[in-house]
Order: sequence, then structure tokens, then C-alpha cells
Amino acid sequence: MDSGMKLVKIYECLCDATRLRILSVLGQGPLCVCHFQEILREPQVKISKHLSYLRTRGLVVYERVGNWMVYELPAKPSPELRANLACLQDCAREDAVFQRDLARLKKLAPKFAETSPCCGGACAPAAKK
Amino acid sequence: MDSGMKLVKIYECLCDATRLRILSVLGQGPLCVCHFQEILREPQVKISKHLSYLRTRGLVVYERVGNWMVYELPAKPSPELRANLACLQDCAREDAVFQRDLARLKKLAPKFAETSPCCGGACAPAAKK
DNA sequence: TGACTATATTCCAACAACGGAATATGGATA
DNA sequence: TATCCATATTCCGTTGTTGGAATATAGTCA
Repeated sequence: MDSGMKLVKIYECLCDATRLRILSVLGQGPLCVCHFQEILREPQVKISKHLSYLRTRGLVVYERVGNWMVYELPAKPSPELRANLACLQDCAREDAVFQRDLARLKKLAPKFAETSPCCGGACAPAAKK
Repeated sequence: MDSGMKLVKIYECLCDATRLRILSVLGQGPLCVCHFQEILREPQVKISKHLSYLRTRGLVVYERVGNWMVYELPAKPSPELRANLACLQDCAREDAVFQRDLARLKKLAPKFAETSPCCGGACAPAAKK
């Protein structure tokens, strides 16, 4: 499984639909777990476990903001990761599942910004000013 | 597992080192199973099973030439597949494992062309004229 | 036809991934 | 301190993946 190959580890992270959706949404900006839940419409355990999976493999980083854990893509990804994330964003444009997620993100962003303390700060793309 | 998502199926194919090596080498041209064995230095079962895995998922196609099964990348891959294969070829350049495979391919190509009937035809990159 | 060659398939054991239910953790707040 | 909230972790059953040994298949050649 391990094989030590960097590329394999990246692809292992990419071969699950939930994780792809997480990474796709993260392409728009940082987000906390409860917002992932709303956007992907998946239970907390599922989201949390997949984020944990991605975290331990370096595909995402996180920061605590009060009770919230705000996840985002690494600032300086390896060339391999950078290339594959770009490729993913590209391909994701074609698929209805990703489109729906992004549409929900767009729709919910203002609400997130108002109602969630974590989003006054880093969370939600609306925060990028 | 299934999830129906096209992208996931592609990534599932890419998350194994042997399959990545196969696809990397196939980037240079068609090849038969026994030549994969020599280049990757892996046993026949392993090669054959991974080729079968890739075949059933549409990442490779094959043609029978006498006793030999000559595999190659699909002529008209889907946009997703095309993008990811390009990305893979790119990333593979950086990794020693792929480099060694390609070096062995280059070294062995002439020998293949002489000694293997299958390579008078489609097999081995030397055949691209 | 029978032997040979290249490849595929089956059987099996070890192991990892996935999801959900329940529970734990840790910071915030009263 | 007790409580609440967001999130993480553990436990567990199901299912998929991997690799190797042995065996099967299907062309080819004598």
C-alpha cells in the first residue's frame, strides 16, 4: 500500500468522492467542518474522518478558531500536489456533483459570514477581502 | 466505493505504484505483458492483474498479436483521463522509480524489436516509425 | 494431434478503507 | 465548576484491494 511513492499517496487521497468534493470546495477558500457538512450534506463523522485522512497526508492544513477547525489547502504544496489539484479543479468543472457543491457554497457564503463566529475570521471565501 | 463518479474511478486506477509505472511506460508506446515484466521487474501475475484492472476501467486497451497481448493507452481518452495522464507523465519525470523504468525501456527496446515477434508489429516504442 | 508459450484467472490470506453509532476531547461560556 | 458546542476518535461490521501459488486458456508450431 505504502510503496513510499509520493504520487501514490496523493492519488490515494483523491480516490474517494467525499474527499474530492472537500478539495474542490477548498479551492474556493478555507472552511470549517460544520460548513462542509452543510455544503456536502454529509454527516459530521464522515466529513471529519475524511479531513483527518487528508490532514495526515498533507493535502490540507488546519487552524483552530475557537471551537471551530478551519481547514484549507496548504500554502506551498509540492509540485506534484499543485499539479494534481489544478487538474482536479479543471476536471471538477464538468461534474454535476461538484457544481452543486460550489453552487451551495456560493449561496451559503453570506449566511456563513453573518452567523458563524469562525467566519468573521478565516472561514468562508466571503472572508477573502 | 463505486460512487459513480468518473473522476474517482480514474483516481482509483492511479493509486497503486505498479499501475502508475505501467501507465508511465505506456506513455512511450504500446507494450506486451512480457516486456512489462522485464521493464518493471515484477512477476507475471502482478503485471497481468494490474493490466486487467486498468482494462476493465478503460485506462488501457489491448490487442492480441499471436500469443502476445499488446497493451496501449486509448486512442481517444476522455478529457478527464487525458488531463490526468498528462499530469502523471509530468509528475513521473521527478521520481526515480519511473526514471529507472524508462531507462530500462530505452535500453531494452532494440532487443525487444529483434527477438520478439510481437514487436515486429505494434509492440515496443521502437515500432513507431 | 500434442507440446509449448504468453497470458489470464481462480483461490486464498492479510490487510486497509469506508460508514455509522457511540463516545471522547477541548475550548468557550455562564 | 458545570455545561454546551464543534469536532475528533474509537469500535465494529462490511467490503475491496493486493500479492502469490497454482491452474486454466488460447494461440502457435511441429
